[in-house]
Amino acid sequence: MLEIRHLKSLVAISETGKLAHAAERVFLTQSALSHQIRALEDHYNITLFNRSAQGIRFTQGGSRLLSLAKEILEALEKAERDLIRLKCDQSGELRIVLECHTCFDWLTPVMDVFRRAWPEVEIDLVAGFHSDPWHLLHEAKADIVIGGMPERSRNLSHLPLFKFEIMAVLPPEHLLKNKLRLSAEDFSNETLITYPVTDARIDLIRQVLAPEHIQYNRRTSELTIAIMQLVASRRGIAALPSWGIQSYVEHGYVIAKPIGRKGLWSELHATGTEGMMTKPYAIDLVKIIRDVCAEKLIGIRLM
Amino acid sequence: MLEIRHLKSLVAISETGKLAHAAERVFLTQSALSHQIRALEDHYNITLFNRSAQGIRFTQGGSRLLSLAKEILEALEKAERDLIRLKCDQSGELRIVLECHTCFDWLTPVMDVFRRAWPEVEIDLVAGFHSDPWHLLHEAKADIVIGGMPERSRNLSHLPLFKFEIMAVLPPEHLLKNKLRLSAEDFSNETLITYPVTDARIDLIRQVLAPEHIQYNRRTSELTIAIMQLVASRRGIAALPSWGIQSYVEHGYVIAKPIGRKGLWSELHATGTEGMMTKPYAIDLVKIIRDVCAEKLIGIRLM
DNA sequence: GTTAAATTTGAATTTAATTCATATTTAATA
DNA sequence: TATTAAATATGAATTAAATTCAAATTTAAC
Repeated sequence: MLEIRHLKSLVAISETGKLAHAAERVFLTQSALSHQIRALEDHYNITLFNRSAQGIRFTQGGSRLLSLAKEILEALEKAERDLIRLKCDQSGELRIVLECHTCFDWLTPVMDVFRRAWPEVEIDLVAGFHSDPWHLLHEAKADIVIGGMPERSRNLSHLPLFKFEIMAVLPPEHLLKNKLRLSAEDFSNETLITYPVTDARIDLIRQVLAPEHIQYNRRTSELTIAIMQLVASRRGIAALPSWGIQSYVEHGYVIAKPIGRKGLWSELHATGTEGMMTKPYAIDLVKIIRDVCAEKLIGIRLM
Repeated sequence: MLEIRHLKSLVAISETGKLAHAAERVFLTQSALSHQIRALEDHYNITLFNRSAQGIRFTQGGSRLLSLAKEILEALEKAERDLIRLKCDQSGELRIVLECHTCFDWLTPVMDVFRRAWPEVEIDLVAGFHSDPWHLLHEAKADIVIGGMPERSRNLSHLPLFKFEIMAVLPPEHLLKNKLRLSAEDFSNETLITYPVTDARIDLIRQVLAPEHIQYNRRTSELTIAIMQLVASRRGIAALPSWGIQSYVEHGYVIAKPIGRKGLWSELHATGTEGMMTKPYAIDLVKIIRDVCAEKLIGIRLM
């Protein structure tokens, strides 16, 4: 009666705390998930969750099943990796470029997991900041780019990673500190601190400021930590992924606000040549990224 | 894609070696199992089994999935026991009677597992040989009888355990030693050594000898080991469960032959009052018996 | 009170698994 | 070397189960 599918749902529910988000993560409707967990409760004749308008909380019984789920899914993934390796005893090379340096936050644990799963594959980071990292793929200087979607896809294959919210980052005593959310006008005549890329690659500009013809100054830096220091010392405001600024916010170094009515959301993809993105270890890297990030980064949504 | 149901099938296949028997064990048709494992192979794009007219053998990949299955199913059962105990923190008493002493062979490991799962339940064996053990249930001197079906069910509830083959046991140099299988006539004028119960409770007599009006002598003993000694010393022949005589046969002490065209098969049930057989720990005992026996006793068929 | 954000519900639908009936394969038998 | 028997495979039909759809509730917050 209990099936793996239920266990995957349980993990998704625990990681999102919301039935609707969990449903999206396991590619179901929210209704389907509701039916699913109700069926589980009926089967075991025990309450697994406490529902509320704020979301869903695990009971003792639910937690027991959740720990089972984690145990089982881990064993399952290990076995599936073994099967893949039985099929094709591949070694290889995997040179990764990051479009933005914020991604370093989660890439280190990802690489740890990957190295354990694919000891024969040489995984490396291509150093330096690249304004158009996808060029490196064609020049055969890199194998996978992790970033947004390139403006043009020149024979490249994209695997979706996750959506995340871009938040405005302000110094703690900024004039706007009491606003719940920022609108386009709030950026008027402000200094925007960004990575050194074109306007079109900055979601805040392309999706929010440009359509409203907002006037602003721009200043760039390659490193997240440098951007945070500029913001903290009142040189301007930035817009960064919610998971990249979390520790700075927690320490009161800066404050963060959602942008616009529903927040400003962006996407991350893994991009490589067709040939590269069909290799089992490349597919597995993507899977590992998704798994690790789903677990470690709060507020993201897997795609 | 892979589901618990597939894992249960894998274990059943490994324990029976035959698709058709495995199918019966997981309550499916042979066809369904064939489709199921083919779907697995297609999904992982790897051969999991080598099929032949003798049965089905696991490949390396299949074995990897099988070990996953064992790991996962064990974790699952542990979790389900925990859920049951969360619901009802029951303690209780469980006095077991065996209809025939052969069952001691597997009851000891069963009780070990049970004691670990239900430490608060006092499990005991009711000593002695009882010609009608089901009486003890009504006299409240026992809680569960493990044996065949009683002639009349007086308000008792039966949970099926497994089918097993009853084999003729002969001394190694018996006249019939070269026959592949024994027929009713082969018992003519032989001395039959049995447990001390009525003719109706001895399957060989009821199903084979009585219908053919075969003449035979009968001698009884309460203990399996005593019966084996009588057979070995040429005092007669016996008919015992295949799993009960295995070690004697392996040591060349006696020899065993199937009885009749398709072999003589019997069934084992767990019987108790309705009230007892609905208690979670009684249901779990039955489950443990089935699991342990399926794993340890070769040649049985779960019901 | 009204809205908004969550979950629930039940019927309709879709999808997936299972059966049925038969074919195929292979080893042992005669 | 045909024949039988004992296994698994196959494909269409069927059945069962899960999922969606379209509301309906529920509950907290404004």
